[in-house]
Amino acid sequence: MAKLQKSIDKRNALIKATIELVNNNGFHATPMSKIAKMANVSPATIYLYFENKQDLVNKTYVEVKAEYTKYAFATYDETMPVEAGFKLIWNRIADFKLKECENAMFLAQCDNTPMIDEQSRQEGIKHLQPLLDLWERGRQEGIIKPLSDYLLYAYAINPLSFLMIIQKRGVFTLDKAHLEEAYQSAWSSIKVCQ
Amino acid sequence: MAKLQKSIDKRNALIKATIELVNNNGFHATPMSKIAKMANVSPATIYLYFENKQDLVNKTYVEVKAEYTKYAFATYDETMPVEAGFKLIWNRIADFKLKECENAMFLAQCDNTPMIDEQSRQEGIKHLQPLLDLWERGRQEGIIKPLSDYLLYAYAINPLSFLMIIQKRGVFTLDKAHLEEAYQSAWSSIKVCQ
DNA sequence: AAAAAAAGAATGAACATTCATTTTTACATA
DNA sequence: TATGTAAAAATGAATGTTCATTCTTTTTTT
Repeated sequence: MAKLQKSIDKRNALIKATIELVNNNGFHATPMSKIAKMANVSPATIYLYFENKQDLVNKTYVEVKAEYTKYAFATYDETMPVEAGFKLIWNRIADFKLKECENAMFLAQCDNTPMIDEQSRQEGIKHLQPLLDLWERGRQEGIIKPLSDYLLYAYAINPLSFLMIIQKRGVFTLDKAHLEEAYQSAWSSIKVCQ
Repeated sequence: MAKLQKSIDKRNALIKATIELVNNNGFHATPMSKIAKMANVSPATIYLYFENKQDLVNKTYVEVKAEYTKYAFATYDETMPVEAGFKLIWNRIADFKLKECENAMFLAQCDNTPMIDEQSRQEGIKHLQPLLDLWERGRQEGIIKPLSDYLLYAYAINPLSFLMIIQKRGVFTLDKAHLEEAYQSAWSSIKVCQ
């Protein structure tokens, strides 16, 4: 137990260091040596936990993505009405992006670059199913516009990533008041007007 | 004249190669030697046109961004009604992202990573002013929701970047029919409901 | 005391950049 | 128009560094 515990701590430290360094410097400017230093570990130790640099980044991505979706759906259950369910999930996602800003930034960077292997990318998408199911239900009930999942995601969810990134750059603050407005925009863009 | 012409061709070839290689492999996996090869040029020649790799990427970003905004506003004039103006600009942006997909992908990658110097990023933002002015007019006329420019951009424009990226990955096609739907979502999310 | 984990130094490859040389251009002169 | 030549442009090879990864040794665990 103690031994395993210790290993997991090191592994977590490595993943955390990877996220922080890649966020601030980009993949191309984060050498393994820096990751090791930040995690208080020898460079050689990284290779006890990960095959190589690419594997480290892939695994980091998949794990952070899993955390993200777990958080997003934690309080949702599929018997909720569509609008309430969407609002709940949307706000959980917004919460995550605000509170776990580093993690969310890392995901955004991975999602917009060829940093990650295609396979890991696919892996990361899987966890999103509950949201897609909710949308399907919403379309069937005539509450949500009959758009493809991609369009719905583009207009309802993805804008949060943009807002988080520019917030991180310091020109804009995404506070609670903004969030309510943002939610209204998100919902307006996908709901059926009555 | 002939001499200058030749130089500009080389420079353009270098910028084009940079875009293509960074799009496909990411900054971290595009060595100067590959850029040179793709541009049919010696590695040393790059340094006649750009200070170093970072300068090459910065300049590429700023130039592509300028092209993008030039295209976006080419047929717009500020006497148009707000809604028509927005629709026009939105469609020009969509056009650009479809037709100049490589360029748009490159911008998206730069906008979501620390690849680019902050200074070049600022430089790139400047050109967006006509859209911000249009929004201000729209807010004053009570046509556009009283949201900050950042929120408006997040919901009305940025989703196109997301759609373009996943289209490039081959799971989704952003055709003319989708575009009309996307425009409706964009407009719904920022217009004042009457 | 054997096995596992970790460390730091070593290795070799890849790379950005520079250097020494060659090629091309622009243009003056015949 | 042809030719010589100085400047500019371009090149391929060389340089020195950085970095991912591996090797050997040490430390920790059981």
